Amino acid sequence: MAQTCTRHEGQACLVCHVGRRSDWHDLDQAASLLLASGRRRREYGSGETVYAQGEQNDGVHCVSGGTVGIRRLDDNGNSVLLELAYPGDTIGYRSFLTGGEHKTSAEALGPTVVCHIDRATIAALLAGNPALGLHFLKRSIGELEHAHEMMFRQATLSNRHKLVHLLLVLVGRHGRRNSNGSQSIDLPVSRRDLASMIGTRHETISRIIGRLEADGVAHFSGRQVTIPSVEALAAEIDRLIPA
Amino acid sequence: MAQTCTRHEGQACLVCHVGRRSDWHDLDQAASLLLASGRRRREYGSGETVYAQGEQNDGVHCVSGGTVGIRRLDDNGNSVLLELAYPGDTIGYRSFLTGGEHKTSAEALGPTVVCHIDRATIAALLAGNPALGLHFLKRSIGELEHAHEMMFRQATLSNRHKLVHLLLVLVGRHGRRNSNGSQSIDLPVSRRDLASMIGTRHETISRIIGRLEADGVAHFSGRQVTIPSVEALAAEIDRLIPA
DNA sequence: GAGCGTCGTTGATGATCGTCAATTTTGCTC
DNA sequence: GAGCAAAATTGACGATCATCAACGACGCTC
Repeated sequence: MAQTCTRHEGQACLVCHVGRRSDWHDLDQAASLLLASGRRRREYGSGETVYAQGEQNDGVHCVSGGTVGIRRLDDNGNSVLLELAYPGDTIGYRSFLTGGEHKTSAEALGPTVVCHIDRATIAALLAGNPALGLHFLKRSIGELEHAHEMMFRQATLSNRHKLVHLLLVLVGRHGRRNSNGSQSIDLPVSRRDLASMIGTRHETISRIIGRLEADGVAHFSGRQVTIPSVEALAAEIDRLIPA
Repeated sequence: MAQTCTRHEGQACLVCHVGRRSDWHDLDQAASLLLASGRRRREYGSGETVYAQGEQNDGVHCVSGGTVGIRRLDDNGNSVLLELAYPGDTIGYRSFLTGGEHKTSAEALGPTVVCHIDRATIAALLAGNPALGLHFLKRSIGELEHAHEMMFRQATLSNRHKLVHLLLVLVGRHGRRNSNGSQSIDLPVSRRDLASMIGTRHETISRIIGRLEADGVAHFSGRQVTIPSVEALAAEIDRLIPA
C-alpha cells in the first residue's frame, strides 16, 4: 500500500487509500486539491511515535500503510494498548475536534506510512464538506461500539479466552494461510502489550501461551504464531454456549 | 427535574433540560417547534426498558430525569452494565445514525423520565441543523474517551480499586453530604450490576464490600452506602503512586 | 564482538478469584 | 401479612493470578 501511495504523491488521499474505507473518499474536486496540498506523507520506523499523549493536537493523521498502536499511559509507568489502527483509519481526530491535547499516544508498530493533515486544512475541509463530519461521527461510533464489545469481553471472558479472541482478531488482520491449511501471524505487538490488551501481566501471558502450546491449538515462536486450525480455536470460545 | 419538564410540556426539550448540558440547546426557533411536536415524554418505573438490545431503532431518546442504565447482554445470560445516562444525555443515537438495531439495552434505574424523538423528526433536525450533528459527534467522542479510561482502569487496577473508583464516581453523581462530614449514596444498581461494571462476580463484590467495611472506609446497608471520608477513600487510589 | 538494557520465560509462594452450595435477606405480589 | 422469587451473603475448595526473583534470549550501541 505504501508503494501505491508513493506513486500517487501529490494527489488526494482518496487515491492513495483504500477508497471506500477511507474517510476522504467522497470529497469534491476542490476539497481534494485542498487536501492534497495540506497533507504531508511520512514514513515511520518501528516504535516511532506519531503523536504523544499530552501533546497539543496539530491536526489529524491518516494511516496509509502498516499498523499503528493507540496507547494510554499513566504516571506509574502503566501502559495499555487500547486499539490498533490500519490503512484507511483516521487517528488523532478526537483531540482535534475537542480542541485539547492528545489523550493517547500513537506509535508505529513496524514500518508504517502515515499522512498528516494540519489544523487549518482539516478545519477548512470540515467547514465545506458536512459529509466529512458525518464520517468522523460514524468512525467515532464504530470505535465506541468496538470499545463496548471490549469492555463486555473484559467482564465476561477468562484471560485465556480473551487471548484466544485476540488471536482470532489478529489472524483476520495479519494472518496468512499456509499450504497445509494452518494459518500464521506475525504479531505486531510485544507480549507486554498483549498482556495490557487483555488486562493481565506479561508473566501470565507467557503461562497462558504455554497452555495453548500444550493443548496444541497454537504454536508460538517469538512473534510468529501458527494456528493449526482456526476453527478449533474459535470453537474454544463458542463452546461457552451450553448445549 | 421531572416537575420542571411537566411544567414546560409542549415546549422544546431545551427548556425542559438542563440547558447547556443538553444536545438541543442551540436550535433555532423553527427547529425547536419541530422538536416540540416530534418529541414524546414518558415516565418509566424502576426496571422498565426504554429500548431493548436487538430491537430496530425508532429514533433517539433523551434522559430528562432519573438514571438510565446502558446494558449489554449475550446468549449465555451474561449481562454487563456499560454506562449510566443522566438528565441531559441523549441515548440510542448510535443505532439511529448507523441505521441498524440497538446493540445495547437501556433500562430505567429507579423512576425516570425520558423523551422520545421519532426518526422523521430527528432526521429533519439533523438536515437543517449541522450543529446538532456536531453535538452528537462531541457526545460520541466523550463516551469513547470514557470507555477508553474504563478499559485502562480495567487493565491496571485491582478489583478493590475498581470498586473504590466506581464508588467515588457514584458519590459525585448520587452522593449527599451528611451533617458530620460523611457522604451517603443510594446506589442506583444492584450488586450484580456493580460486579459486571467491574468485571467480576457478585460473590466477589460481596467479599470486597466486606473488606471495605472491615477497613472502615465505607459502610454498606442494602443499596445505601456511607463513606466517612471521601478523601480517605480517594487516597486509596492515589496511594498507588510510589513515593 | 563486548557490553547493556529490554524482553521473555520459568519457578515459588501467597493472595485473590471463580465455582458450587447452603442460607439469609430483600422486595414484590396476592 | 403470607408466600414466593430474586438478590445477597457466607463458607469451602480448587484454579488462577500477581508478585518477586532468577535466568536466558534478543536487539542495539559502541
